[in-house]
Amino acid sequence: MPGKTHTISELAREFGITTRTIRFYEEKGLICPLREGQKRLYSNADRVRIKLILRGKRIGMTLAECVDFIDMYDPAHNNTEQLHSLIEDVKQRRAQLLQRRKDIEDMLAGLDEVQDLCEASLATSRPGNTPKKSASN
Amino acid sequence: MPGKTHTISELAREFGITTRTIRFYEEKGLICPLREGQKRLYSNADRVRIKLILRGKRIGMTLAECVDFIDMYDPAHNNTEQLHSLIEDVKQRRAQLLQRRKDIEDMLAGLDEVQDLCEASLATSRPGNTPKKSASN
DNA sequence: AATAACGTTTACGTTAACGTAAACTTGCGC
DNA sequence: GCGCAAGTTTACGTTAACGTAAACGTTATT
Repeated sequence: MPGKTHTISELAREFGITTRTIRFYEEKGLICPLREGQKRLYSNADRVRIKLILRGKRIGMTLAECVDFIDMYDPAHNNTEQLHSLIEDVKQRRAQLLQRRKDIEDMLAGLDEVQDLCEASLATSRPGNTPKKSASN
Repeated sequence: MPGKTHTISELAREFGITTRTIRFYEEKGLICPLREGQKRLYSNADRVRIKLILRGKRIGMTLAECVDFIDMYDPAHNNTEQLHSLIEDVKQRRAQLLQRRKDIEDMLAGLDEVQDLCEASLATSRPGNTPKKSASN
């Protein structure tokens, strides 16, 4: 099992992005696929990195932030000092993520309210249906 | 109580953004403060809108998306058809938000792992401290 | 051998979301 | 009345993240 590789258009299709985008990520150093002659060969590791990049983007990270985040996973952290700074880093990122999660929770709550209002409004406007609060005025 | 108003620099300070940014949002139709002569006077409603915009941005929404989202709150929705389409809209946005929340959960879990690894690594490298797994090699 | 389907590089274009600078007005504290 | 801080408009600049197009190589299929 040499590890299956993928072509650029395979990955593009899988993730719903363009090949240009994938090459752009390479240009920026986010991924570095092997070559077979000219052609790029993407390993599963490359595939995962792209997945992580897209995940980061969905929640509003820049590509640079995505790299930083992903790089925390691979253990190029040797000495104690680096480890401590990494832990600090983790701490900060966690705080950011928690904030964003709260943002999302709040927005979800907002959506619930809107939906309730909508449904209530539909109920009152539908004749033969008496809503909880009297539909006066 | 005519409702307290704020100057542009007050709001800029409060939210940690520039006055340029606030004017830019106005240019884009995101807010429309009153005027006292030339000067802009921001109501509390304006303030809240800015807050919502920034919240949206934190989780990776574009300004256009932010407007759409915020506009769902104010009830300019009269007829049944509009209400139904709004509900559909809410549905879609909720799905998006749930995806993003999952993204965040996953990333938080990742951070936990990284931190654990860091601390474990620090523990093994600290003499006089016997970690769970023997520090052979 | 021609065409199509994929890949490549190079390079200029585009959009969003502001930054930055210049030139001007307006109220206020001395 | 003078300066200064805070406001204004207008306009050009910038960065990130790609889009788009041209021009070309490589299989493989007809």
